[in-house]
Amino acid sequence: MAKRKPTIHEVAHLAQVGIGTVSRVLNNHPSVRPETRERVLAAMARLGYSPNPHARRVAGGRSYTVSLVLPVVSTEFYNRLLEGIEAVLTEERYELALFPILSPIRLQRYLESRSLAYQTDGILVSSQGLASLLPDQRFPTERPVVLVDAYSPRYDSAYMDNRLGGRLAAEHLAQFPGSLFAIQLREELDEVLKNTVGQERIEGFREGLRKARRAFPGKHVFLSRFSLEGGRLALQYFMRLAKPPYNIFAGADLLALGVLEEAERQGLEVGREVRVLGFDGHPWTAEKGLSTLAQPIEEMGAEAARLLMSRIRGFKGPPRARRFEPTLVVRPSTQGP
Amino acid sequence: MAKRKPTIHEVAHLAQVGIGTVSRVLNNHPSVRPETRERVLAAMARLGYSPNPHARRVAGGRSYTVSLVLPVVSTEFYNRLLEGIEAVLTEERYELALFPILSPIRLQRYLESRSLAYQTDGILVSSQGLASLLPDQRFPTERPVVLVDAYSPRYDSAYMDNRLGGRLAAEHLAQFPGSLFAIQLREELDEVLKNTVGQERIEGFREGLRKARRAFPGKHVFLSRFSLEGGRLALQYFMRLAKPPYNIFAGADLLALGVLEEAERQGLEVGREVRVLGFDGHPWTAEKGLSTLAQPIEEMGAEAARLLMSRIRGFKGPPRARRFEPTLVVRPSTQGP
DNA sequence: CTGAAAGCGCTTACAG
DNA sequence: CTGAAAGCGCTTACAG
Repeated sequence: MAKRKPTIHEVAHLAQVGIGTVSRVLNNHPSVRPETRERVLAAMARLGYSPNPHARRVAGGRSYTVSLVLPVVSTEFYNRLLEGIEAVLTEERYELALFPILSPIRLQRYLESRSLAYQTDGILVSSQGLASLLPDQRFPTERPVVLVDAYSPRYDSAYMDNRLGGRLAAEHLAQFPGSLFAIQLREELDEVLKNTVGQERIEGFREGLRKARRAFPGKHVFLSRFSLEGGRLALQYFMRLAKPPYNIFAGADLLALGVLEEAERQGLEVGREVRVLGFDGHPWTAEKGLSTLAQPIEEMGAEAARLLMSRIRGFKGPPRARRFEPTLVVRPSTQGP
Repeated sequence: MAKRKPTIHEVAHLAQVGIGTVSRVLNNHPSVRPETRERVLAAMARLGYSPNPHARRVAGGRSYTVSLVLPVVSTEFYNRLLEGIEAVLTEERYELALFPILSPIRLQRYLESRSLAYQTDGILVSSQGLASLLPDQRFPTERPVVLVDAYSPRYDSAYMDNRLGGRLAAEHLAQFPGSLFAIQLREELDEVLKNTVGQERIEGFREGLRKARRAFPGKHVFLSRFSLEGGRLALQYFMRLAKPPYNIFAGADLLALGVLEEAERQGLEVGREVRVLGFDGHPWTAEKGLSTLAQPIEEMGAEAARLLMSRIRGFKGPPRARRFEPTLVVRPSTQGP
């Protein structure tokens, strides 16, 4: 039998206070005496109390929930982004509702006025193109909207400087002998969402190589979806174009891993005949000895959550932009054995 | 300025009834006179009224929401599954909350007792392994749980007969001259979730070939993640093993598409030198001329939703199993030009 | 700093 | 069939 969840009344009774005081503790209201707060907290812990979110919504007129609209593509990236966002929201006692855009149709549905995604206090949007798809680049809602891993002059944005990442990749790889290659990320869904992440990285790379006066013909770029196998095919393609050594800027860690696997299969020595640089800085790159451009993904997510919370709390200033920078991490895959 | 949403009181006033009657109309209560119902409906339409879901939850003790816990891997599959589920839920005036398992850690989080996923009236679970990971194979909740695209003797289940699909694939491909090959789906996340879909399809295939007395050595199976590029690598691998013609059972439409692309690149004639059979029956297979095992995914999703709704309404019987069968669709990729 | 009370927008017996 | 009323579990002025 499901024992009924304790309510605010039971907590109040146990702590010997009124329900109003319990509510104040719940909402971090400043005017509660520390000892009282302690007593209430203890009672809540003892009863295993957690407030009924629906009741809070009805009474308070707020939902204490934030929506995150995200394309589910690069799972590890989004997993880390979620970590960062949730860390902040948990502290704020807010919940997160996920709205994955599995298809363009589904995207449309989320944007309809009555949509679920809008029944929350604010919206985090993690697709560049979402805004650009809309008339006037505005989301049809009165609630605060914050972009994460995307930028718009109309909304608060926490975004990654992908172009800088490309330039850093170029600076690093330009020092080695041999030809230069790159894998450009490209997903079908990205095209719908006008996501230019892959493109920006390559443009930065090209820019950096130009500055370093290194040749980089157009055919040295291999377009690939986001998959390990795409990295393998890329190396096969590069091997048809030139002799070793290959210096490869893979658009993502997963693609770089594919390059490593194919290099092993082809008997090419990593760090000498094949040098490969990833992008993301996922934890597993360390044990693979993979050089990479580490993105502070969690930090970016956390900052986006903070920006949104400040809007929910009533901040009215002009849009704020928070730029995050990838950092070069050099490991055996680009420094020899 | 956001004009305040109309409430049940305004509807009642306009329709000249009590709020109880409006509520009854909202809940399809039988005892409302047709004319009264009409009047109320008209008033709701006129005011653009939609009930406040949070208030309904507080007052009714129900959330009118169902959770779907899903691994986000094969996006198109899950997109179709969602279509089927949502079609039923929309009709029932229920909402769907998604809980994608982006990582094992996140899975754990969803299963914690206080978790968001449990704050709904029922849970749809679409990963075989979720149950098997739990002690006693039971979800720690009192709410109804229904499995979709998975089977357990403990819960209502709507599942696909993947083994049958494999057998049908074998029957079809066994009629052609040339060697037989297969691609077996295998994701890292699947291993955590003990998802055996890929394995079942291959087992069925092996079984069917045995019956047809066709040779099928173990090395003729290529293990691949779920990606188009995996299909391309598979064909490369098969070409190293044998001469054409190749008869390939790809574990999924996307893998089959990769085989088609690589065949073109290698100059192999599809339908004669390479025959390939997908699995899923996604809409785009028609225009690609791809033979496939069509899964009634939407129907399976809809049935799962119906099973859950009946539990939510109080059905107490023993677990019900609903088996769905893939159907062979023959197109040019396995019937010659 | 804190309690008692009104109120959020609904649902649901209870009477009629 | 329908209305008036109590109640769901909270929040938040309003007094003290």
